[in-house]
Amino acid sequence: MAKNDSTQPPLYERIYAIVRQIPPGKVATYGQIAQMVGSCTPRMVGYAMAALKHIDRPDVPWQRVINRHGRISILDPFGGALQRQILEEEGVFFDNNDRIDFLTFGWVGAP
DNA sequence: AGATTGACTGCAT
DNA sequence: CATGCAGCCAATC
Repeated sequence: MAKNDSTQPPLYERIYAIVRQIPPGKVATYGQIAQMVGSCTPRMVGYAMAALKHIDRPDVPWQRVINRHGRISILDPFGGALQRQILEEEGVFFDNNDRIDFLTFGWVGAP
């Protein structure tokens, strides 16, 4: 029997699970994900994304996560430019203000 | 064991 | 519409 590790699935791991469920061509906000995870604040989602740099997890489409303004929130300019490029490859459209239209690309929860 | 870091949001001005 | 302030919590060094 396996002893269950004292370490339960880290909260970040749970957040990544939600992000991983975002279909291509769609985007979700930190608040949206936080609400899906449950007892979690949007801040935690952002922190979890930043932690991705520490754990290297290509399975997490962090690029599909943006802030409530429909804009990229990544601090790192290189990461932000990269995210925008990837999203465009996904088929997401940025307006002249570099903003995404949630009415068109906003992820409507899990299917 | 403690200090530091960090990709948000809502409300008020 | 832009800016500033406060609240939030976990992981990493």
